[in-house]
Amino acid sequence: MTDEAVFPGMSRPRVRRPRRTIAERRTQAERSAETQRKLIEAAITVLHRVGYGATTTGLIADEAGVSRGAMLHQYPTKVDLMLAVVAEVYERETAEYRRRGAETGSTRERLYRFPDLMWDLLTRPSAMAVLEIMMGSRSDPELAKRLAPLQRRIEAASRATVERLLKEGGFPDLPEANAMRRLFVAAVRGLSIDLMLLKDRAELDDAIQLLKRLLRALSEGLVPPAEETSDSR
Amino acid sequence: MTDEAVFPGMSRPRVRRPRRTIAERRTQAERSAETQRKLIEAAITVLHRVGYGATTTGLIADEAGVSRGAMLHQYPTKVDLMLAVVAEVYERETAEYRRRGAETGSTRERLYRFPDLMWDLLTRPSAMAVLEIMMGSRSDPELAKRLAPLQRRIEAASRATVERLLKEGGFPDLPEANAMRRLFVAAVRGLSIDLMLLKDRAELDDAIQLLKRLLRALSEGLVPPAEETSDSR
DNA sequence: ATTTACAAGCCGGCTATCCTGTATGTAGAG
DNA sequence: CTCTACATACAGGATAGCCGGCTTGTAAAT
Repeated sequence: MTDEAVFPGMSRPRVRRPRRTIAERRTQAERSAETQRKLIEAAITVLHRVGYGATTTGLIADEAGVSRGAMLHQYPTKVDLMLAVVAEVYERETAEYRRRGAETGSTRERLYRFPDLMWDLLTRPSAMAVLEIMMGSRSDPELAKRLAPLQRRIEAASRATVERLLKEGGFPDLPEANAMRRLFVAAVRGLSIDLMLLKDRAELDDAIQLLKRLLRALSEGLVPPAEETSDSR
Repeated sequence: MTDEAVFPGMSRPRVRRPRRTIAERRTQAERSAETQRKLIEAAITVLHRVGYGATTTGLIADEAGVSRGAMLHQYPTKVDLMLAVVAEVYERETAEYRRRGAETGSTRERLYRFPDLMWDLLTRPSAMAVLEIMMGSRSDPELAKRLAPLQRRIEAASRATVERLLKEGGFPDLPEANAMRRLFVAAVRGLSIDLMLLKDRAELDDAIQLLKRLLRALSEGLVPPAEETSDSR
């Protein structure tokens, strides 16, 4: 009987356990990546399901099938995990935009597919998760502070993509290009919120179709400019 | 931890008791109404500022300058208060719609003012508060259950208003009337979220102007129907 | 190549804090 | 005097982050 029994943890002589050789050995980097991947996926799922406020670290860990300890090792705080989610989703969406944007057809055709593309991307749980995080940043100063630069980068990238799309296509350099982008993203986002709340996709698809028609008419110069400034607000 | 400068009102100073004025005697109905009014107003403010998840009964009571006991007396549970907020906002918005909808001009002119009207209404803290409550209902079964009927009534009223507006105006009975309503409400809601997050109103006003132009073009038949069903998704 | 020292991943209990709703007491209206 | 509006203390429950200890990977020393 050593002193260890009486004063646990007092003097630990660094006991080495015989290591068991398991068939499948993974490198530490692999293990970390796997855990992180599972956690980010779970975070997206939970954020989409219950919203930011009700998203607890415990829920995420359970959803991921990962112990709380493991999670806390990879992401010391909740904010760290949330930022990782935003960064990861941004990566994925950027890749998808590139892939499908440069896919086929003329610039005009690609422009016309824009609403569909956005609809596809923004209705995904990952997009809703990011929206939830942004809304949630209102109540968490730390999250807001660290999210801001990321948010700016995403916004700038989005703007650049649309401007390039329009410029390359030789469209009449719409001075309203930016307003258009904002409006269309807002519309699709609003519809995706409806989708999340109402779960009735059919009716919303009609709205997307209408949005496509509006985009086409706008890019073809069929929409006359504003008239008098009749008290815009 | 909390940054009071950036997020005012986040850390509440715990003690705030209203002065009792003896001189002025009010009836009990008046006292109740006053307390309820203050609480609903405070709830809207807090919901708008920090979102549903971070909205606690304590924050609301402090914001209202009312003791927690008084609040619990008027609204026994948080859900009760949330529902009162939704009902109250619905009342107000309905009144405003009626007032300004039936204001002046032809049906066409009133239709053209529709985006401005929605923009005015939906950017208010009260509208964001209701949105927050609806989003929050995902994580609170009790709230969801009791909110559902109210939600249906609001949706039906909104639909009826637009349909009446179009019908009275003798517009070509657009089969897309409902899609249009959905799309426009979604667009304005998306923009109002942007406004809440970015706080840059100018750029968003451009988007609203564009939305008005699109509505006008659509109602004047300048927007051609969809062409081939080129893989709508 | 084996051993050995250490770092990285991981586990689950613990605590301080906060939040909601209840219980109980007090003042004012009717 | 009775009931309503209000105030305060408290209980029960949940959550975020911490910590001691254990397991597995990695690489330097032998």
